[in-house]
Amino acid sequence: MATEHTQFMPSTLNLSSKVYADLRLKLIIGDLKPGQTLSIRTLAEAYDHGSMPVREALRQLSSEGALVGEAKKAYRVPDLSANEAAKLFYVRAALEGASAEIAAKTVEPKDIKHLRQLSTKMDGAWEVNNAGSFLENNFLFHSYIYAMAKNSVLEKMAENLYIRTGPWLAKGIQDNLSRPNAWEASHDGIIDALALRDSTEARRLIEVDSGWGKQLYGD
Amino acid sequence: MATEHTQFMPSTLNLSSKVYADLRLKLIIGDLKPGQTLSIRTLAEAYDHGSMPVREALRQLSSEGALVGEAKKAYRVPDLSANEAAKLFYVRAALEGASAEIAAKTVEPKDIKHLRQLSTKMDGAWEVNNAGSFLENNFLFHSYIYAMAKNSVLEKMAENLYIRTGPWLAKGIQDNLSRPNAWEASHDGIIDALALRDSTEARRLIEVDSGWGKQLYGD
DNA sequence: GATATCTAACTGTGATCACAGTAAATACAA
DNA sequence: TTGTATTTACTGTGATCACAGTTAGATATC
Repeated sequence: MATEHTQFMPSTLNLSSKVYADLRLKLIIGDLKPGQTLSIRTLAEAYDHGSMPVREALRQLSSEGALVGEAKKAYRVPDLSANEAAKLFYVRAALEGASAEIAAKTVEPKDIKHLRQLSTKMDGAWEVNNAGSFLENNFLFHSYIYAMAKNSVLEKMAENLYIRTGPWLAKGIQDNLSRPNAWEASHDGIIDALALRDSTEARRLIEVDSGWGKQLYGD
Repeated sequence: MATEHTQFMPSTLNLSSKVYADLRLKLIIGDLKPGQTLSIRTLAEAYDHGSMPVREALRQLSSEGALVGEAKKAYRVPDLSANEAAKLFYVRAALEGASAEIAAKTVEPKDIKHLRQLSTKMDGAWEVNNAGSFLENNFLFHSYIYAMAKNSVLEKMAENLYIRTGPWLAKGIQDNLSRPNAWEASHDGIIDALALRDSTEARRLIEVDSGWGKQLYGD
């Protein structure tokens, strides 16, 4: 099981949460592909414990829209239509933009430093063709901006949307085998705007960045 | 068990979903109060079936933030601080506003008609002091506007936020025993703005309406 | 009467089983 | 070979039990 990357479930140390966190990470780094099917028993065997925790984790992911689960059929990663994906990216861009705008007003030097570190990690991962690490750090980058807005409600929603776009981002990366154009200097620009406390520009740039999928999958 | 009010889980006819829908409604109409505790076994007995469906429903509600469930303690309805409630209302207002703005651009006569019917139902329920019906129809009113935006992602998120504010709206109604000032003519104004396809005004008014709790619990 | 301690009731958690609906593979028929 | 049954494997679903941590009430102790 992969390491936890963020502390979104503070004190609960139950198995369900661990499985949930692991599957979430797998969605982010592209280990789970659109359309892929997940079965309770298979996963339970892989994790080497009963099916109860897996079952609860899958249901939770499903309720968040990160997976879909009809009647009595296997859970699977959503294989979104272009239209649906576009909606996802649209709302994500809106919430990310709001986060960045708020974040720019209270940003501190340590925040800038941390964001630059994450950006550097992404560059490094890209050099060595480590798509998983690249994607995970991209998530951490965006996630940190959500957190900077200091609105837990907004933060959780934005994270949720990111997770749901995760498999599509990963697919884009892996298929094209090239970094999306918009990303080239985008992250640095965002950091600069934040450092200058330019909330308007920060919002604009983050909307461009997170809206990347929109131009790919729809609209 | 109360009747279902909206079709958010189309084809699944499992017990978990039924319990989930019922609890959701109870949150909206004020049957579940802030701080109230929910236990799996007690509910299972009340619904007269095993604890499995209740367990999954509670976990789902919990993952959506409609309930909270620590370690090995009983689930309970969140008893938010003023600050937390304010955040909730803030994001809700933002998403509702976006929905209304989009809705105003494609609104049809049948939509206006339906909204007026719901508004009338609210008035009727208020006359006979039926707080539950009043609150349920208020939810349906707002929910219909989310749906009009024709963005399922946005719709589901806005609904989720409404549910989470539900117990607080109900509390406000029941405590004050009077209709919030802002509501008096507010819904009619919203409907009028929509009918005129005035998206800017629709957004402004819906933000005022849904932001009602903000001035009560925080700011 | 106030305070600490222990006990008993209650909590979610995980495992395991039986069941019914679904999908795919296989066998059979034309 | 093609099309249609039938079987077989696989799916989530719900029930039930044992377990361990939590809470609150009763009891003892000062």
